[in-house]
Amino acid sequence: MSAPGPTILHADLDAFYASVEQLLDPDLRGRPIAVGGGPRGGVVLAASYEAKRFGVQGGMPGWRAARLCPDLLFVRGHFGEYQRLGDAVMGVLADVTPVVERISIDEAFLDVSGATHLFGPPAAIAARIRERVRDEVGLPISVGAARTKHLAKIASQVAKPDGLVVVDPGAERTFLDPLPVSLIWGVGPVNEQRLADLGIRTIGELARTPSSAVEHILGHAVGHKLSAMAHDEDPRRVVTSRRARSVGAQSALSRRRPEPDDVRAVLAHLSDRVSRRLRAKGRAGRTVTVAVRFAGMTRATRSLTLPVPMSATLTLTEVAVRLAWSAIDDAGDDAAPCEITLLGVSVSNIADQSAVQMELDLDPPDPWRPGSAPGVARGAVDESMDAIRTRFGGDAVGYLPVVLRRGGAVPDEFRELAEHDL
DNA sequence: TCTGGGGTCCTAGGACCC
DNA sequence: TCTGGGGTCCTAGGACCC
Repeated sequence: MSAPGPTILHADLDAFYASVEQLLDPDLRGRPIAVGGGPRGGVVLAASYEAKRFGVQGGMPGWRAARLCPDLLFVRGHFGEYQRLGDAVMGVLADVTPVVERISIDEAFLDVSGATHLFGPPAAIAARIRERVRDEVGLPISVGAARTKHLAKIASQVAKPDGLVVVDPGAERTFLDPLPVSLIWGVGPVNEQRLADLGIRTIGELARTPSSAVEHILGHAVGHKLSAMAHDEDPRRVVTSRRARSVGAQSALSRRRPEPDDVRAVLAHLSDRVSRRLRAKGRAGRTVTVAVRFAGMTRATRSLTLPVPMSATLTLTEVAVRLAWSAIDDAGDDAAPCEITLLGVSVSNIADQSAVQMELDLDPPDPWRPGSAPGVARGAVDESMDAIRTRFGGDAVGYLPVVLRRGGAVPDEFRELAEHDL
C-alpha cells in the first residue's frame, strides 16, 4: 500500500484586496498600491506586490508605508467587490469538491481525495483551479498541495506570488527543514524571538530540539503543537462548517477623555451590531467582554458571565457600559486621567436559543429595531439584570435612549468581510 | 504623527463544589 | 488537631491569524 498522496490543497488569493483594485482599474496594474490608510493616518489593509517590494505590509500605519515607498498610491477599497469576487473564487473551488473549508474571505483548504478519480491527481487539480480563477475571475491565486493542512498552507506561502507548490509524500523533510520557523502556523514575532534565543531559526532545527525544551520556553500547549508541526504531525481534517464561538464589534476612536454619554453612545452602537447578528441566527450568549484601549496602546478587558444566554440590544448595552467603566476607572487616577482610543464589545459562551425558550418569549420586540426578532425571555432578562446589580450595585441598570452613532471611518461592508458564520 | 476589525486558543489564579 | 484532592467555572491577559 502506497503512502497517501498530497490530497490537501490550500488555495490563497495573492494580495487579495490590492489585486481586486488592479483588476478593476487597469491604470493601477504594475504599480505600488495600498488599500486603505493614507500618508497621514489610518492603516494599510493590503499592499500590491509592487508595494510589498518596498516593505509595505497589511496592518502597517499609512504614514510609515508612505515613507517606505514614496510613490505608493493609496486607494479606497471596493469592499462589496471583495465579497463578490471572493465568493466567486469559492464557487470555483466548490466545483472541485464539496469538502472545502473557507478560512477567510480569500483563503480555503480543500480535501481532494474524493475528486482525483474525476479530475486527476492533486497537482493537476491545483493547476486547473489556478487557471480557472485566473480566466473566470481575473485574479492570481497560489496553491499548495500536501498530505496535511499545515504542510499545504506552508506550501502555498512558499508558492506565492501566483504559484503552485506540491509537496510529494517522502519529500516533506527536505521541503520543511530549511524553512524559517515563522512559516509555522502559530509562530508570530514573540515566539519567533523566543525560539531564536535558543538558537532555533529553521523548522529543521526546531524538529531536532526536544519537545520538552520547546514546551519549557513556549508553554505546554504551544510548545507541544509547534514540535508536532515541525515533525510534520498534523491530524487536523478539513472541516466544511464551523460555527463561531464568539461575536464582537469594535471601533477605534480618536484619542479622547472618556465622557459618559460618549462612551454609552459608542457601546450602544457596537452592542446593537453584535446583538442583531446573534438574533438573526437565533443565537444568544452568556459572557460579555468589553475591551478598552488606552492612549499608548495599553489594553484592558472586563467580562461578566450571566446566568442565562441573552441577545437583547439593551441588556448587552447595559452590561457593556458597566464593564467599560470598570476598566476605565481602574486605569486612570485623579493625577493622570486616562484617554481611550478604542472600545470593543464581544459575546461568547454562545448557544442556540432553544425553541422552547423562543415560544415562551414574552417580552416585546427590541424597541430600537421595529419588527426585529424578540430578545430573550422576560425571566432571563430579569436574571441578567440581577447579575449586573449583584456585581455593580442596585442602580447600575437604567434605561436611557440608545443613540445610534455611526462608528469610525470603517464602512460596514468592510466589517462584514471578516465576520464568521454564527 | 503613530498603529483596523473580525476572530481563535491558551494560561494562571481564585472561587466553589463534592 | 490542622486541615485532602480533584474538577469546573470564571476572569484577565496575551499570542496569534486573516
